[in-house]
Amino acid sequence: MTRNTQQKEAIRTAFEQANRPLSPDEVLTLASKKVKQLSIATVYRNISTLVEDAFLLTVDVPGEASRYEIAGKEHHHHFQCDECGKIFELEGCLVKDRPRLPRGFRSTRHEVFVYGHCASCA
Amino acid sequence: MTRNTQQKEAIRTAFEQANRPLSPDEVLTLASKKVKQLSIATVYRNISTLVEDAFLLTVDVPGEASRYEIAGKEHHHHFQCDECGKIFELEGCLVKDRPRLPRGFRSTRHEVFVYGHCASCA
DNA sequence: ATCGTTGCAAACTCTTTGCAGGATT
DNA sequence: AATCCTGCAAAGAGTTTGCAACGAT
Repeated sequence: MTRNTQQKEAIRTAFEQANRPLSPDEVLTLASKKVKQLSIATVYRNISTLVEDAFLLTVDVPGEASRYEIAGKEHHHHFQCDECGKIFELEGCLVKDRPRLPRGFRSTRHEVFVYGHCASCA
Repeated sequence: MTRNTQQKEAIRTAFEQANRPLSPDEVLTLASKKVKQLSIATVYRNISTLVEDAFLLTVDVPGEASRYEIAGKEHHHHFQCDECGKIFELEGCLVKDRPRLPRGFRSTRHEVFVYGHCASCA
């Protein structure tokens, strides 16, 4: 039986209000405003639970800590700001229809990361 | 003054023969065949040097250890096999001409990762 | 012989886990 | 009251660094 703790509530709210993929560290910072003694271990544990519950989805990022975003969205890709490091969701798919692969290779999915400057860091 | 040690030679050769991006761990395995007491610390140190020397380029991979590939190639993307985890280089660019970004965002570059099965694991 | 490089082990960082106390139902 | 969850601290995994010995020049 899963319980509704202040910590879990604060973590879920952080994702709903941020509207972008968050790292565990970002979650700690944001959710600590509501539950000030929140520990990083609790953040990790709750993120795992929320992924299992399919409330969150893992976003693996090149060379960085994984981010997590609210699940259920359409196929999309991500943008990382070179300045602030924040990750944002992009709408739509950026890949050409038919990726050319070496013979014998079969593709099942793809990920695209766009880098540059976000609106706040422009 | 940089010296030509057996270790560095074995590491450089590993990249030349592998013909795909390698992780430090893969480098250790491959280069150990020639210099059997090779240590992982030496692999990391030599990779850093080779990146500084612009012989290697870092390939940041989503959710995995960075790989390194021989520098100087044309713009391309990467493929990771879901079975064996190896990373391969793909030719050409897979992204549509004009990525649609939120207002105020400016993009400078992109990375694409294709996943599936390689020829050996098909 | 000099001094850059190596291997080992310790240090770090990020993430996970054990445990006893605390909070939710 | 029962037991799930939390905070703390220790344990892991991957990468980096200090240091004395080694080896390329």
